[in-house]
Amino acid sequence: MTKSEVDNLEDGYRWRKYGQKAVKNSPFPRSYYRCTSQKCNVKKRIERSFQDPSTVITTYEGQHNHHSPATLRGSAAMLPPLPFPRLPQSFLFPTTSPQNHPNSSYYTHANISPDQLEQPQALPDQSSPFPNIVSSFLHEHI
DNA sequence: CGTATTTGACCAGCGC
DNA sequence: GCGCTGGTCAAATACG
Repeated sequence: MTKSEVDNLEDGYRWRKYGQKAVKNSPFPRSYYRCTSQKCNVKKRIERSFQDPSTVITTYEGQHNHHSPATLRGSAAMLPPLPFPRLPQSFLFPTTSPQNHPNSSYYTHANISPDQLEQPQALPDQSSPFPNIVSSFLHEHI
């Protein structure tokens, strides 16, 4: 789950939207994205939270097996999982089944085939240029 | 002109 | 069997 005010969550991959449906859980429609690369059949669905319109629930399904096409740029792909200010997940979904704790991973690894659980983008250790990239990125996209 | 997005149709699973 | 719900397809459209 990610707290973001915009739908355009650039996570470093190219996503092509292939569907959009309205779900009962929230009055907002849910968008279905798929990775543009034929190599990997990674899907993700983006849903906006019910009571918190500033929160989007991004559910990744699968793992990428190709390099990120946007990692060469100062995109969000290389950004480490910055600590969220807060995750109002506890009261957002009182009726949902128990979920894995969000502090363990940046996004929810729902059901991944045990074929290749390798992380293509290893989070870099050196965090020197990150604030600059973040500020410039945010300034550019807001 | 090639690629991405939109949007309704279509389909499968499930509960009644 | 029927209707609801969630997920995908694909034709049309927009956009560079």
